[in-house]
Amino acid sequence: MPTIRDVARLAGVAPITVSRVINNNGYITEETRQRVNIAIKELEYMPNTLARSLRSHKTHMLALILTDITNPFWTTVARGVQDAASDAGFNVILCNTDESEFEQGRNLKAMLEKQVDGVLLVPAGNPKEAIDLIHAQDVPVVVLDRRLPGNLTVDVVRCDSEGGAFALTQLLISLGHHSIAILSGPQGISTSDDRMAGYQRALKEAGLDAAAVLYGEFTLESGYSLAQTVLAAAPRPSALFAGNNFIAIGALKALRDAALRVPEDMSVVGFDDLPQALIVDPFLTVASQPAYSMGHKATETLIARLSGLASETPQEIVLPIQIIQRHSTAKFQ
Amino acid sequence: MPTIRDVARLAGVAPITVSRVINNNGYITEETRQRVNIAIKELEYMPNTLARSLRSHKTHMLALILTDITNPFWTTVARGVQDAASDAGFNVILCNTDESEFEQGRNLKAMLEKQVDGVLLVPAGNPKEAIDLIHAQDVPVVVLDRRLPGNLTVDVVRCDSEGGAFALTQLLISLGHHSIAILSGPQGISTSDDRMAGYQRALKEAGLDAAAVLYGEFTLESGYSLAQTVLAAAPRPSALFAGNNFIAIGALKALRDAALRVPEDMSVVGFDDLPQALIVDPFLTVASQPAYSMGHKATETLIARLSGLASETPQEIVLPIQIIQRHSTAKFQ
DNA sequence: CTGTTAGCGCCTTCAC
DNA sequence: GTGAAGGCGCTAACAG
Repeated sequence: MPTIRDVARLAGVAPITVSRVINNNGYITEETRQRVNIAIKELEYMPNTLARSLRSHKTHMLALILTDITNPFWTTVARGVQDAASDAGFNVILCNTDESEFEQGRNLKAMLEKQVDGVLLVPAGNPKEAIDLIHAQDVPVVVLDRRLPGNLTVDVVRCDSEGGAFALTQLLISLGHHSIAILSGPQGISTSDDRMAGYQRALKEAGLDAAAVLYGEFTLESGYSLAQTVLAAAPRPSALFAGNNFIAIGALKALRDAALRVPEDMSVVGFDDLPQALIVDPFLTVASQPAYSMGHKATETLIARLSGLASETPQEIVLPIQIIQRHSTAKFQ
Repeated sequence: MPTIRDVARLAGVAPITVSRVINNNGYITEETRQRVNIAIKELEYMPNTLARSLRSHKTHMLALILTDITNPFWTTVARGVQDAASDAGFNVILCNTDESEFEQGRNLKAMLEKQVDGVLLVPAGNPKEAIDLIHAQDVPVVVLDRRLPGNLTVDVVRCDSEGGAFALTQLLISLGHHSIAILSGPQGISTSDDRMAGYQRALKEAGLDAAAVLYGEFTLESGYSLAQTVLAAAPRPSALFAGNNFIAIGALKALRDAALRVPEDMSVVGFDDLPQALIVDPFLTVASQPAYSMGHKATETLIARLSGLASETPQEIVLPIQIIQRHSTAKFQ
């Protein structure tokens, strides 16, 4: 592999001059620039980013640490991140934590050792330790999707889960449902907690009680078994609120297997829409989160902070959620 | 940020000794190891991977260059790659090309400058130039999903598109369909071409002619408009072969909008299954590719080559495709 | 078992 | 406008 010195020798200049041509900084005569560029072509020279980064303390790499790229919600977020990063000349290293605090720590450590310029973090478990670790290395972080407990010490870009859940529950109530069960994600994850809070607030405002409050995981299996639990109870609620897309699909499978029709026998609403490219007949009434925008915005925020363009105090950006009424909900008879 | 020298000073040893402790190589007295480890904890020392890589010529980073992470097929492949990489202590940088040769070149160049240890490439357009570029840098590549023209100079891990398409078409024929149209992806992409070939071979063996052969993109929109074209023709075929998952969904939407029932009025088969976690009632008869295995296997192959464990001559690994018969196909009346 | 020397490839700093 | 010196943090190669 030719180095900057080989180019310099061939062009008859000093290595630093080649460096200046490559990075397009400092004053260079058009003529020397030409000569250097010719030498670069000649040798098929490629700069070694490692050496550059070691010296310049900038890697142009961002870490994206999320729970599971297999969930289309996160896929879409990741695409937003990628596009924003790419536009600004950054590359993205992706890590899956599968909601494991251990994996999060392991990945984070690896990313910091790789000297990433910034971290986009969807915190698994208690994020305190993770964020402290990142801060100790003076690396900017933006937290994605989830609220942080206590005082804000980092930028957060998330969606209005509480408001979305409130509106979604209100929709069910406005359709005449008085007995609404919630199949929630895990307690302690802010999106779960916020959706629960929005659900509770809507019920309270309407003077209703929760028909059933069940906690599980953000998975298909969990949705299936939570729904089964609800269906086993008597009296059966008339509507189901699913805490995310996988729970919703699991619940729908349970309903199908129990030979219950949606929405005739049970109305169902979910959180997170599925990409239109995957669904022939969109059916589920959902609170749709702007996943792509969230990833894109978070990345822009992070890059702004890297460039020193951001305000000193951390920002919390909360994106609105859209209710999309489809055919999984009907008036209660 | 403390460096290896700070740790060495505190522990009263030479930097190289610290290095040996960190990397767990060479002989070290348990006692010095202890002292070094205490110093590391004390200073919250983190090795700088850039410097290490610059010296050792290993980055433990792989590039995954694919078309679009938003397609669940690629998402699943990516997860397979991630898991295999993670198990072997590698990180993955993900790049989307959107089938653009230009983007592919740009990303590839960036990845090589970053000194990735290996490249997993889903080639967009003509891969010759891309592969030459990678080879020029002496970086191992594994090509994913797509056949390469001409002599094999790199490892390839892909699925048996031709065989899958053959079996899928045979299934339609065995159901009595004699007029089968194909909505293909772009010409020149081997997966497209192979599926077309399998389709043609099955027809030929049965002494049938293709009802309609249409080329488009691997997108929802393309599937929709190709299907519309087919439906406008008279006589209408009795079955549709969709070149990938997005084309299939687009076609199904077109059929729905034309008020045609599947499978009563038209049988439909597709390539690529959708993850079960996304679908309540799997409906489409498909040729299902082992996406996760493909990503996993390709990564293992790449890492084996990095470690010098692989055979000298490039391998082509072809994974079998499974036909899953569901409810989008019916006997021709 | 531990240390010394040198250098990976580049860019920061300062000189001219 | 260009160059020389030095060092970013680490480890390969060689001693002892």
